[in-house]
Amino acid sequence: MKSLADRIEEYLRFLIERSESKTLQMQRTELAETFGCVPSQITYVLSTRFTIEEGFVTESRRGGKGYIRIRQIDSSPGRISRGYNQREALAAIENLWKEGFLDGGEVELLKCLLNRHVLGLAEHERHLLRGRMLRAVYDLLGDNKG
Amino acid sequence: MKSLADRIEEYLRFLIERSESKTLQMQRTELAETFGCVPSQITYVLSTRFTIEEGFVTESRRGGKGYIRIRQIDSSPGRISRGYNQREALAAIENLWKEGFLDGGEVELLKCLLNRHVLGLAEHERHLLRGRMLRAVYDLLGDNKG
DNA sequence: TAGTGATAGGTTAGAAATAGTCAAAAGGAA
DNA sequence: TTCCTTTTGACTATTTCTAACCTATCACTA
Repeated sequence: MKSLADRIEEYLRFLIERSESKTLQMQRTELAETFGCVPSQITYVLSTRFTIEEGFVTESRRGGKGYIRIRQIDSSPGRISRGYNQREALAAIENLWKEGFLDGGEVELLKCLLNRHVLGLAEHERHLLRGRMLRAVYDLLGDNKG
Repeated sequence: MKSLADRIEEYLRFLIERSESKTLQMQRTELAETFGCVPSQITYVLSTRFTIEEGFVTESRRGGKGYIRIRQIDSSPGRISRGYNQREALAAIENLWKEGFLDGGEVELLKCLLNRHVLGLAEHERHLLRGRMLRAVYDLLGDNKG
């Protein structure tokens, strides 16, 4: 049995998916009435399900003609990196290990995940994916330090 | 003489086996009532019988409409598995951590690599990729044990 | 322009509904 | 006995949902 929040999320995701611009704008009160709940329930769903981590940005305006708007953000980074082949990726990982940013277990893990058979895909896509993965690792290590 | 835990395990395995998706979702309290035991007994069965070594991944949610979910992971390489969404993948990782197969650093690493924005791709492809990545992790952990 | 009322959405606290944790008691096999 | 597994229950954590109150914006009028 799905919770009300789950059903509202499902409904909104459907509408966004269907829309050309991956954007949805509506009135909070109206939506609440559709689901027979209190308006703050909508706020709750937005704040727990349509977060930046989930890939959504929400905006709103109060007062007459007020609205809530949900936008699914494009996750493609603007910048194009040229990607990494397996050998280059492993070398990068080795380096991080030598410099003490990764321990043995983490290196093992990364090596196996960056493997061409695990990643699959066509060569070019796979190289780009490795680039995104390595960037995420660098970002993670950077966060932990800062 | 079978213990209660054994009987609960048997029952759950039967239901999972019977289900198309090899997945079972139910409420802990309800199941406990079915067997006339305390809810924590269910937790006990899950943590001792439906482990990753046994080929299962469990997830749960507390609160209203909460649930426990058990998924039998597909171990046959030939067959196409349905993949993992981000939430499922993170739950699987959490489990590996709880069971001591991964340490904190490795979990952080995996969490960031399994993120939808890092993986990119179209949804279906991304889910399948997570499946391959998780399988590689399981294989790696299995090798280390064996 | 300033003021005012209507019409939105925002915030927060707390109750209710679940599941998780942990340690002690109970059982059972060697 | 001794050691390991099972079972229980009290306590904790999380999630959902509502209700009451707070704030921003608009439309209109003086």
